[in-house]
Amino acid sequence: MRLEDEIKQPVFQSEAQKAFLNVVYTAGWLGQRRVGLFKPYDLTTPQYNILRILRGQHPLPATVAMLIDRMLDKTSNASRIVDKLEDKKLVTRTVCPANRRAVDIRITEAGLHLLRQIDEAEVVNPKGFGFENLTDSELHQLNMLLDKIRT
Amino acid sequence: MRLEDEIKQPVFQSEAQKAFLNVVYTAGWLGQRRVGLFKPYDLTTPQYNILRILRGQHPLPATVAMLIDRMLDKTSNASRIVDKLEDKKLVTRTVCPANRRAVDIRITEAGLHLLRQIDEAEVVNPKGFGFENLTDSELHQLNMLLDKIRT
DNA sequence: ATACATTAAATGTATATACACTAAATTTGC
DNA sequence: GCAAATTTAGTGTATATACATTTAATGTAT
Repeated sequence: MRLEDEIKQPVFQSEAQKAFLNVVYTAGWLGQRRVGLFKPYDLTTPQYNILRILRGQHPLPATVAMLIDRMLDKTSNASRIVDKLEDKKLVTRTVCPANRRAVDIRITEAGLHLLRQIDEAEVVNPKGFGFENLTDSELHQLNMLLDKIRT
Repeated sequence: MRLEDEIKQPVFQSEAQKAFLNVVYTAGWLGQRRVGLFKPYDLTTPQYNILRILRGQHPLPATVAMLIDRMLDKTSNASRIVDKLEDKKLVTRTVCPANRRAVDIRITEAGLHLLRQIDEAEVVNPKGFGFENLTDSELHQLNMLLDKIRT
């Protein structure tokens, strides 16, 4: 659907302005389709994302700095998201022996089990990701253009 | 810059998964470049966006429902953002005479003046919007692809 | 060895987001 | 005309985000 119609702005200052609003709006649109997906598992999207990173590291630990580095939203407060996951016993926090400033964060068995459940329920559609309307060639082009924005 | 490198994920399940992460990540990246822009004016980005919508309507009023309809993030709480703007005397709220459930929201002279200041300082670059790296043809292509996602 | 700077994480505060719920005004169906 | 449904805002609560500050551990220079 045309952005013009979705946000009822009939005209944009430039193609660049439309592109800016379009990326931001589309990200919100995609995000909203994920809202509620993790609710049955008592997880928020950022909590799920952090669990995914920890599973990728498993059985090695991650630090808060590493989580921030790999998160989509670099400015979110990983420390406090880890707090919630720790409360739910999905991760553990131990002082890193090699560097006592750092904290080793690990996913627990319960955390791995929860992610497996979510995998099996195919909550996050591994094929479409909400991009069913685009061909592979279009997806490739989109990825190139987005990468180029951030050059 | 390649998304793979930015979030240190060497491989994606599919081009669609990469596209999903890419749109979300790029929106965050663009958003962060705007963070701080409005700080000198004591405005947050959503507050600025609402003021812009109200200026577009001026001198006609808007309702909360209209603001939500036109906002980029449909789920944010327009009511409470208007609260902050009202505290700062940048907007007024009056009960709509025609429908007393609705509230007429108008930008004040102070609000218009603040937006003019921001315009004049060229805080929001009207040309690039952070898309200096893309040609007009690439921007057009990007807009088409993003619109197609939401079809 | 000590002072100074840097790094890693946590905390504090204000704002925003997500979502359920409430309250009042209006519309609809009978 | 009146009860029920719908619409429009606002409120409450939990979580997340933005950003400055704090605390402790480590690194570096003299």
